[in-house]
This record gives sequence, structure tokens and C-alpha cells, in this order.
Amino acid sequence: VNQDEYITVLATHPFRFKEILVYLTRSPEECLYKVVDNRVYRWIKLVGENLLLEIRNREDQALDIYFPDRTPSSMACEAAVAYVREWFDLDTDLVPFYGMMRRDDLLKHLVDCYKGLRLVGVPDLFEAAGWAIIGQQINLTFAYALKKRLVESYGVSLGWEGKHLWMFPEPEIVANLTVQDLMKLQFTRRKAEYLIGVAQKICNGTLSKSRMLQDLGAARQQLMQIRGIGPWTAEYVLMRCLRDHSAFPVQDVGLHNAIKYLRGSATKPSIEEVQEIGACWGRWKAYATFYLWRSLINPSQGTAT
DNA sequence: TTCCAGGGTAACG
DNA sequence: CGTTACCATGGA
Repeated sequence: VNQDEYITVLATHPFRFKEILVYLTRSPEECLYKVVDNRVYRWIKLVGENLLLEIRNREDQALDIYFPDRTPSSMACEAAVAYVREWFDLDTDLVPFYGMMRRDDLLKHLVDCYKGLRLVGVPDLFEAAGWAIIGQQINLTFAYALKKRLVESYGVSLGWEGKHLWMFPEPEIVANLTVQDLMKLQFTRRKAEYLIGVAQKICNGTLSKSRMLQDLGAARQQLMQIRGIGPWTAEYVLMRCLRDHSAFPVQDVGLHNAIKYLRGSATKPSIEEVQEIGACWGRWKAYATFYLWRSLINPSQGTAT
């Protein structure tokens, strides 16, 4: 391909890129990708080089990937396609998920609102685990601020057409930081220790995405044994990085709030209630959770009126 | 001012 | 063992 050419990637039906864009643009503080005129820009790391992607909608059921930075090799093109398919979960058949939603008292109102929305992933393991650790216990505003400081302090910035975008720091860099380095960015001592610890495990090969993908049950066990990774963080990584659609972060406050709003309730559900509700979602717990997160962006939709 | 945030650990009793 | 304090800041 040359710079004016592109690759078309098909998605299973139904697919709505617009819904993905709503999720991608939920925070103006996001620093790892940019959305301009309904096009998504982000650098991805390949074997020996970085590649800028521009992702555009194409009719209803497909995306076009452009390469504004340079003409990639055919191998790089394949990697880009694989990345986009994984990032936006283009290959999942959502029909059975919608069947489940329509039978579910809580979710049935959301099917028509968000039809075609995919579970947006975080394909890079360190980015996924790091983001989860950063997000523990603090509000999303502060979480995005912490991530931005980390990225702009220890990540790499790459430019194009006068603009620039950051890449999440390499685990090799973070593994060699001190707790004090991260505390300067307003990480708590604990958060700093957790993040550095996970970076070290990824560096020395103890923690590997490809190995965890071979056995998701074993992956859950391994994640939970890591200091700083409890049940919520383990399920979060399974859900967004390892693409386990049955992963279920029961402790998630966002999930609790979404259930509260949809029920028109004054109080959040107990953990036991969330377990009970989630039991009806079968192998789609992660997808159901993601759709409920989506409902928090525009809380007016989906509620009984 | 107080309380809660997309939790988890360590120190209690 | 179950329970509690603590983190560290922003927003409601």
C-alpha cells in the first residue's frame, strides 16, 4: 500500500463504530489515542518499529485502516489489522449476547441503545494491568491524571503533522524506576510498588500474555497471586486484555452505579445482589459489564421513562 | 465539611 | 480467621 491506500477490516454483524467512538472519547484526558472527525489515531508498537494507525468507519460493517506516517511492510499491515480486530473485538458474534440481554430485566432496555457496540480492549498487557492498578480506589478523573503523568514522564512521544501522541511506557523502563519516582507523580507508595512489581514480572517473563491466553483459569490464579492484583484487577485484565468474555469484576463501583441507575434505586446493590444479577449473564458477564459502563456515559438512555 | 471514587494490603483483635 | 485503617486527590 502507499500513503493514500488503506486496508478494509470487516466486522461481524451488527457493528457500529459510532458506539465505540462514544466510549473512546469519554475522557478528554486520554493521551494514548486521539479521535478527530470520527477517526481514531494511535501509534502501535511492532517488532522493531512503531506505526501510526488512522482508523475510519466504512459504511456499517467495516473499518478502513490508513497509515498517515509511512508505508508499512506487508508484515506490519498484518499486525495492524490484527491489532484493530483485537482492540475493537471485531470477530465476536453478538447475536447470542443480544438474545441473553433481551431476556434480562436489567439489560433488555440497553440492546437497542447500544447495538453494535464492541467491548473495547486494551491489547497490551502492561498497559491493561497498569491502568487497572492506577484506577484502584480513585475517581476516573484522578486516574486519567495519574496515567497522563506516567505516560508523559516515562513513555515515548511520536509526532505527525505537527501533532503528537504518546505511547504507554515500556515495562523495562518502569521496572527500573524507584517508588519515589512514581510518588513524585502523586502515586501512593502502594500503587507505585504494585506498578513497578508488575513491570518487573512482565520484563523477566514471569507474567506473559501469550502464556496466560493458553489457560484463562490458570491466568486468573496467577494474576491473583501478584501483589497489588486482587479480584477486581484480575477480572479487569481478563476482560480487557485477555478477552475473557465471562470475566466479571463484581466489586466494580461503576457496575454498581449502573445497576443502581437502571433500577431507579436510591442505593447501590450489595455484592451478593450483583453476583445474583450477573449469574443470569452466563458467558457474557464481561460484555454485560461493558454495556453497563457505557450506560454511565449517557445515564438518561435506557432508563424507564 | 464530609464522603466517595472502576481496591488492595497490612495491621490489628 | 474477620474487621479496620490507610492511601492521596478531585468532585459532589
